[in-house]
Amino acid sequence: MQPTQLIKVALPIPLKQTFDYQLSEKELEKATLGARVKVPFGNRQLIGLIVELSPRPSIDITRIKPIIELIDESPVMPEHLILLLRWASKYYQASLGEALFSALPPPFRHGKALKQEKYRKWQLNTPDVTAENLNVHLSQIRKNAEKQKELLTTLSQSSDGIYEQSLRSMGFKLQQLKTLKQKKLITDNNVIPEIEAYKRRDSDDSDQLLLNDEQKQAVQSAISGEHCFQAYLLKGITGSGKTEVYLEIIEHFLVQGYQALVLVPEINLTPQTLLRFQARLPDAKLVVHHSGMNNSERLEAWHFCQTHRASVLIGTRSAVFYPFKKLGCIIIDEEHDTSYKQQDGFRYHARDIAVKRAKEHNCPVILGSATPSLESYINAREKKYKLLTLNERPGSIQLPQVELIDIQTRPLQAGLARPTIKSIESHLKNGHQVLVFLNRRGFAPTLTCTECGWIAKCNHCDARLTYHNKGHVLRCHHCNYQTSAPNHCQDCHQSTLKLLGQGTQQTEAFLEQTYPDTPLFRIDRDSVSGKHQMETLYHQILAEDAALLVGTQMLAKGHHFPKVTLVVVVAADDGLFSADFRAEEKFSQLLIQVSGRAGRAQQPGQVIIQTRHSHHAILQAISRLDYDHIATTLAHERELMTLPPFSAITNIRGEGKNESDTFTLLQNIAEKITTGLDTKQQRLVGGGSISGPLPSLLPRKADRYRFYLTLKTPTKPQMQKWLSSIQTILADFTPNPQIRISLDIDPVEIG
DNA sequence: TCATGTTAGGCG
DNA sequence: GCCTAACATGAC
Ligand SMILES: [Zn+2]
Ligand SMILES: [Zn+2]
Repeated sequence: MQPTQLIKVALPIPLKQTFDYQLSEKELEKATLGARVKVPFGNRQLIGLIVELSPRPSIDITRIKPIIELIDESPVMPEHLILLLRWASKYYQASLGEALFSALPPPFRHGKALKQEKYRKWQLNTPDVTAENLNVHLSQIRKNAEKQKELLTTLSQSSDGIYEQSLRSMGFKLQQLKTLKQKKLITDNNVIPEIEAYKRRDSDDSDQLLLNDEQKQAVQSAISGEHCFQAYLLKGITGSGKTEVYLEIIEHFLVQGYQALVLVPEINLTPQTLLRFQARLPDAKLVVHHSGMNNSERLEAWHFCQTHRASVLIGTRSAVFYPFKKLGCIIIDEEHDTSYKQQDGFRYHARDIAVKRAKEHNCPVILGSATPSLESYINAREKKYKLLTLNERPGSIQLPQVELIDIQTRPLQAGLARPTIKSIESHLKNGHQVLVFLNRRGFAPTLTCTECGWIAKCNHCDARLTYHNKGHVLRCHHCNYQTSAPNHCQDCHQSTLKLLGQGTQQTEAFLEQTYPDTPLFRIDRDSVSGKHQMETLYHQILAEDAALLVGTQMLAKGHHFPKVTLVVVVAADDGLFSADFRAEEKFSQLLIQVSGRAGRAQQPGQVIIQTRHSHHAILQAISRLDYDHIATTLAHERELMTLPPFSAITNIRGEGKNESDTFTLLQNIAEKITTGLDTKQQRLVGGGSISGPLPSLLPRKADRYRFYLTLKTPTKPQMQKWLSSIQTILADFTPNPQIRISLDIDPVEIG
């Protein structure tokens, strides 16, 4: 047996290793890296991906089985992506196969063949059939087969054939094509379309003029290093025109025949965003990737990028693993957004992957935010990233004026202070819109007993049940537990039940009552579920003048409402104090972002933040919209406590049905890791430390108890060394299959 | 003795 | 992850 007939295959199972298989002579000719194979594995059959050709066998050659089938003759994933995912799976301690298959569009996981019909082109069977002798052949067709004649005539008018898709959209049927093929009048073949060269718009000069000096400078800087790697942090307050900078940079690369990858948080991927991109780049083929897409849409988007039929991809987290033929630049909008970190399975951080990817492609990567993550902030400070700053708001638009209103002592009416109400009133009177943010709890009221203090809790989680008007039910949003709401207290059996968190309900009712003629829109997940509903609502709001918009802070992130001049944050303090060391950073980012919603148009905006801690340094800085101060202060604190980005951490999570078993298992793991940390290793990992086990933020979820250990090293490379040395310890540690152990490298959330 | 439950190891 | 061989337990 020739060693050249072997391949290494990655399989979609949680094992880090790859497996060897052999190919037949015939398969060997067609096999390529990144093609799928169906293989025998134990007593089942799996779809795998070829990740190495003619490798050195890693087991005795006689034990290597032949594959069952070679599915693809051309790769479904290019080599550079395989390499990127190989690196990522190693960094995040995940299985290569699982990482590869989670990046691929779902239909590829099931061995579905590549659909080539999309690119099937039909033409006259030249030289036998030509436009000149067409009449001879037409007369051979049955008299009543008008469609066939029409089809033949249509094809004769095209010099290089017509795609089957176009023919079908003209009303021709597959059967007609087949009949003509049988008569040897026409032929078909697969032709991947040529890329159409991108044409710069005629008005390109005027676009440059529309940019202010800062923007021009940012663009210039980002494209100066053209085809070498450089990360840029584009720091610009809301409304400073980051998007224009992105678009200008993208166009620069499109003109040169390159593709661009744009990552956005799910919530920001709205039709308005897409329209804006398409309007600025009218000749560019733009494709989208998000979680709401179906299989065929995903497949098509993947294909378009892989074949360079699309030049711009705008997508959420997983778009970072799309294939590109000629990637010119990567943009990450709202780079601080924690939704870039995958929270289960293959726990990668799309922002970090994007930077790595840019390095591999020798291209620039632009991280944009009004409120950068401390990680990127420090990278810029240490000159690892180039800092590009936008301070001005173009068109002399003023910054919103932010006011803190202390509600610790002030009398409140339905949660609103007097001055707040006055402001709302005056903005409405001027025909402007007011955005009122309530905290999450207000939209998830809990049932409680006023007599004994009993609170309706989930039987399966350490969480309160939330009341839903629809169906009069209590629901847990950590598991799928649901029960009809009781009329009596489960503890003292009195009928003294009340909905807590109703303060916000009161706020809404109060606003409705006080301004009966002003339309009030409620924007929350209960009343606005699908993306489509949100769009309808958005356009309704655009059509109104004075209006009240009531919603959670999160939901306001995506859309920009141009008529809003006042933003009210009813109870800001939620999330300021938490066990999570990133709480303050996230809190500031959210509030500053939310403040940016006020008055982007002609009107200067006003922001009112109601708080019980108006003297807190962070809130003071927020009121000055001084994120630099916050970032500097927080960075200093993190440095003192050697927390990221001044160290690297990894969480080892454990979850199991038995509380003490789960705890003990983690304790044993910690012990074993500590014993393994001899002096030699200590030096290797720069004095790594381990702490815990601690209960997770949600200690019990769906009847499983959750704890975590935290590993800490001074740097990420040291963490990588440590992790690879303890992975054997971890692998051996499965004395209890009821307890699941998982690793979270560079976590952004605890629990 | 059979029948069922539990666990470590291999899968190429 | 899942399958199975090997071993353990237990009822008759
Ligand atoms: Zn629950
Ligand atoms: Zn009670």
